[in-house]
Amino acid sequence: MVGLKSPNNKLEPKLKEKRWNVAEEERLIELWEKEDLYSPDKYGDPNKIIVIDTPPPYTSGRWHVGAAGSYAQIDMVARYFRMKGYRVIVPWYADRNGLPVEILVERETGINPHEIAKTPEGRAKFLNLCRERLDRVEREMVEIWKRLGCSFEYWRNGTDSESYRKLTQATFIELWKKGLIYEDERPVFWCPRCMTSLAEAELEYVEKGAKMYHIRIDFRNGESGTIATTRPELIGAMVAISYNPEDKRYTKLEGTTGIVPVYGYEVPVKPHREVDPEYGTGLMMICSYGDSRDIRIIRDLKLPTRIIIDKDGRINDLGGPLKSLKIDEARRRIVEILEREGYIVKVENISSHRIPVCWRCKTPIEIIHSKELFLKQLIFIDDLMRIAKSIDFKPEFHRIKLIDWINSLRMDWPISKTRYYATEVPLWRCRSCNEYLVPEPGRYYRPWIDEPPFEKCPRCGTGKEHIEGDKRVFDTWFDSSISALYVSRWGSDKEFFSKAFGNILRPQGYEIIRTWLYYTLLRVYQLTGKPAFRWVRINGMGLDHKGEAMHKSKGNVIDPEPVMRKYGADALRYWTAAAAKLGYDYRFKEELIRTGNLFATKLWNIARFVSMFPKPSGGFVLTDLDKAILKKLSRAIEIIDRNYSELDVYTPIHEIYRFAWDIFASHYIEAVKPRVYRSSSEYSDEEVKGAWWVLNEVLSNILRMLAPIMPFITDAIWRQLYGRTIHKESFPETYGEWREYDEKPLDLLIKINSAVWKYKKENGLRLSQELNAVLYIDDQAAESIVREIKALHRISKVAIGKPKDSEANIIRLAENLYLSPIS
RNA sequence: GGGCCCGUCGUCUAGCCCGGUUAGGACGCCGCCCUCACGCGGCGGAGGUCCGGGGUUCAAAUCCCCGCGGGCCCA
Repeated sequence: MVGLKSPNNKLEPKLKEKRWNVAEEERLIELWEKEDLYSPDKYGDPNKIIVIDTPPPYTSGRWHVGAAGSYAQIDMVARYFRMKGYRVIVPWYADRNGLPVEILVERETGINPHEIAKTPEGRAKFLNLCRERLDRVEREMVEIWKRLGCSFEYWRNGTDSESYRKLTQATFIELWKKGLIYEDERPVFWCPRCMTSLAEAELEYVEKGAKMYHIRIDFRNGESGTIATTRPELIGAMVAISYNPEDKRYTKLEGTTGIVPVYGYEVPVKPHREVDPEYGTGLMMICSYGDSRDIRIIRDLKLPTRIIIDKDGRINDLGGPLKSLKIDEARRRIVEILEREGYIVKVENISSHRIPVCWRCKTPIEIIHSKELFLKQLIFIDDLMRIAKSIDFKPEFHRIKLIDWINSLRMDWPISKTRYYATEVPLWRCRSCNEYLVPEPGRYYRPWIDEPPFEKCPRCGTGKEHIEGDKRVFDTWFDSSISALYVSRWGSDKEFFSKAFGNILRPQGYEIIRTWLYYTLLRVYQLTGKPAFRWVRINGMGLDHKGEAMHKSKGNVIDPEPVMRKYGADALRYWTAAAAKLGYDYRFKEELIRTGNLFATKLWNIARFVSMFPKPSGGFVLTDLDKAILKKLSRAIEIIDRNYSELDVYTPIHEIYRFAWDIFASHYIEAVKPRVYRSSSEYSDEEVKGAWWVLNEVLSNILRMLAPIMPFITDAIWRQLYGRTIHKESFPETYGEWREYDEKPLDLLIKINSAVWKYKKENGLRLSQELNAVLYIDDQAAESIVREIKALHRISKVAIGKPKDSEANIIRLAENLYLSPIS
């Protein structure tokens, strides 16, 4: 029962503290854990499932603020859908497979993995070192996202766990049986340092100065010409000489053969449209292989190959005089020989030349032949294009990156790697008949150490002692591209999968669209025939304050922990939401984080004020001003809800900030103070209670809209006001009658406030000083706020309408607003 | 060589898709006010060739074209 007390009765706020202490955040985290608050089966409709395919972060180093911020954004989306009644599954687990950790361990311990892995014991020891290192980094990451208030489910089984690897292998076995995997000796991009093949996606390009060698070629028909190349060491790999069919200079060479200098063998001359007549001499040597154009031309013209570079980056027997030299040694040697024999026509310095390098170690890559397992992807291009166009992409403009990538694919995906810390290729091979043997899915296989799961070769009957396990592992994208299936429990929980699949949300950065997103769509389509995702949410990158990506080597990495200690996790979350629109890069800006912290304080004090007044359950009336704030609230809710549902948090945080601070606190609250304090006798009991009700109602809506973005302060306030957590409340809705209300009185109030404040200031009056004047408002809507205006500005009289022309000293304050001082 | 994104007060950012009041906000700066939830507050102010140049239009930050600069990706 809400009663009205006398005006001098002391009003006690329920929130005792004068300000919000960010250290309280850590107490809330403990409380949430104790209450097991985010356990997914406690929330929402089990038939309305949304699964968030959280990016498993690669466990190579500590997160910087940008990375932490992108996970905070994922949490905001999850919390929003939870408040909308969905059962949201947001797992968090680590991506632990791959080369980087091997390189780190190699660097820290000096162990060469290729040496130690020659014995199974050595390989196992190396894997353990990797695992320990990964565990350490993973612990740090979990600490950070927990401190950030992320409501993720921590799955301890990362991509290197038995359960994940088992799943990866099962998908391989299924694709193998479907005939989508083949082994072939094909040109692959090869890193001689990492000793592994690379996918197109793993190449980077660097600009470098280079020397262009012009080399004389003699032709069988007696002509001679000059080819220009930056890779003279590859002349022994030459398989043809080519020119552009439009290039009249060389048409006379068609049909003849060229004699390869030093080596003496002959190669055909064939025109090809990919040869650039402007580049070098316009006459080009085609070799296997200098670059990816060589691959295309050789394939196109069905030329034979001459591979002269080995896997360790040295020239092989076919290289003749260059045998066993490294690439750059071979280049020096062949240039000496060519010079001595008089083939060098000239040497030109070119300032910039693009060379492909390994994305990881920056070693220039070579194109060599290697026996690799390939997953077919070219035959799926049309299907993937359809899927790429059908998925709900947020924001839209990033979709083109996926489409362009699909259009540019030229070869199937090499999925095998010669490394160690990764999922093993589950294959065995019969030494006597050379047949590959694939096991049944459902187990985690380690062919390099496990007993063969076959008694004898099913083809030739040879005993198991002659069956040999494959030593290769998978490309890490082959693992991570089934994350959507892992989180939706494909193959392990049919019932859950049927509800979850089709409602998967993929949040990720734009820099891995052509890798993680593309490969996931490919793999899931191959396995299920359907698009992996309903929504794709692409966020920008978190950059440093200058707008540059954070790199350890650049020394501009900002650790999120001290930031959170100083300003609070809510403030950091405020920054990541408010810094940029979805899809654009967001820069680190300490001031914006401070703003987030100030907003928390403001909110605390709004709540502290409101908490002095009980929320009546009835017996109140609403004034036009009360109705106006409710109308504005309902408009804010619509905008905020719509933008959240579009997976954006930028507009919601700005709209909440503006509504809570610039409208509710600055104008509505200031205007109703005389009423709620009962310091004026002009208000009826029903009107007083009306304001009490509105204050509480509006605050409750603000808090619930803000809870996904700032879960700490909103929960702290909610618990003090209502004794329970905010995180099980539902998202605000707009009520029909609110939408019908008129917001004019509040707009007028804002306009009048600013005009009168300005007037007082210009005339050297204190804002609290009495104004002995008549304020004329020529707007009928002002009728209902006369009492508030009089009290706010301490004006003697407020009148509706225009002042009479006869009146002296009429000052026009603003449109339809006049002041007439009483002398 | 191609694709995409960006270029708006000192700094950062919104507005651009769907042309139309004095281009909005944040931080910083300057000035004023200790107004009783909040000085972690409030109010006011200065500060802008909307990258440049053309075009369309009654009207362009917004649409079109040509450049310039920065970033990402691809060849």
